[in-house]
Amino acid sequence: MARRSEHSLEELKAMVLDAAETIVIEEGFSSLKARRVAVEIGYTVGSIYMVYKNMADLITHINAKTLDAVAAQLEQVQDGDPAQYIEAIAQAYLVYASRNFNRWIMIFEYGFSRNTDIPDWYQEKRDVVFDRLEESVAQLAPECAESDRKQAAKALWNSIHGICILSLSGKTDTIDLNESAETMNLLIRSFIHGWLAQSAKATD
Amino acid sequence: MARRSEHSLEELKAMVLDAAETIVIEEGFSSLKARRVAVEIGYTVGSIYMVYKNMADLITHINAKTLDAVAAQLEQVQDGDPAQYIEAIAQAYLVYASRNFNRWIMIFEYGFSRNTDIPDWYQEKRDVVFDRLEESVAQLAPECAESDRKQAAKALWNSIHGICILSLSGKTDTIDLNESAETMNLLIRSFIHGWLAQSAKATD
DNA sequence: ACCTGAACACCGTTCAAGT
DNA sequence: ACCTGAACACCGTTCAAGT
Repeated sequence: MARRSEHSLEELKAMVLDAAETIVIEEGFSSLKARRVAVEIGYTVGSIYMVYKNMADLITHINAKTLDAVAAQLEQVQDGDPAQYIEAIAQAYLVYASRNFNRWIMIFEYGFSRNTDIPDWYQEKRDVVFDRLEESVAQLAPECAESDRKQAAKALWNSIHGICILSLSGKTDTIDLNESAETMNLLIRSFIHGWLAQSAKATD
Repeated sequence: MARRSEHSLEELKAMVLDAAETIVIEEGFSSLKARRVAVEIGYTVGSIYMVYKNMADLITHINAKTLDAVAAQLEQVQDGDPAQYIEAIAQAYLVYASRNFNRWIMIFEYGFSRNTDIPDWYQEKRDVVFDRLEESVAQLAPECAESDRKQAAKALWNSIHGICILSLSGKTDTIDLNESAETMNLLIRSFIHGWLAQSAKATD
């Protein structure tokens, strides 16, 4: 045994990531185990630690791919009227989260209470989506000061996320995606309407 | 050994719950282990399974106490003008979550992807807070149909929760509670303003 | 240099055996 | 009847040893 060199380290790294991703997608985060990944790629446990520092490192890379997938999904949304664009972004996020629940929820299942080593390159991926939203908020209220605009975008994004996470994490058979989508639209329309009215009043 | 009877089973159950709660509060969910709880109360591991079915059962009971604590906190908010009351509820929730982060976040760290056996009595505790909010939304728009009101309350509560969870789960040293509180107020004021304006238009 | 596989220190859970 | 403690089946991680 040993010394097989059937695959380069880079290939091995990709194989580990792919196998791990598949396990998460099909069975959820709680089924992701080092030995299981090893079996799936035809190697032994130790090999995983040749290409990833530890399971936390592997998990971070899985989540990074998910963030990229989310960003890619949201970039397909047609630009246009900013209010409609924001609605479409939120709907696309909701649809992605519901169709890829196991991958998506893992981002939050893992990262919530750990403060340990969230790498910068990972944090930047999280910001990509937010930046797009902020641009649209800027188009919505061009007169608005940057700090106010940032705060509005934050309130909006966090709210969108809250609706996704609470709508989708109930009992699986109770989830009504149409209802969640309507709740999402109500939130966005009401918020934008109210925010524009209030910021207009403030600049009088 | 064995056969000590220093404590009744009920006492033991309370001791296990208290010890477990303390560990979670002081060190977080990831430090909660069966053997650790046993050491803390001066028993051996096996004893825990005399009073709780398994760790999941114990965790559910810890989370139930947290939900009660949240509800108790929110009940201290002074009733009055519905819009102000909703703002105050949200602020109280944010403050509780930030001051009791380890307990609070555990509710979501544990329960997100598991569909297994969420008992009814637990689900009811989750609804208590929401019902209070819905009442205030009803006072805000007495003419409004119940289904619309329910949806508005849902959009609002999920948004409030989204702001809490994303504001508080970043890097611990980066969290600015004042900023989060302002974001929360912006969300609530804008939403209520916009929602009332739109539902007024709809009933014309 | 690459990979193994056995070892280590942990987990949750069970249950025959003691008092 | 109450409680133990040893056992079991798992974890993640490491590393001397093989090729």
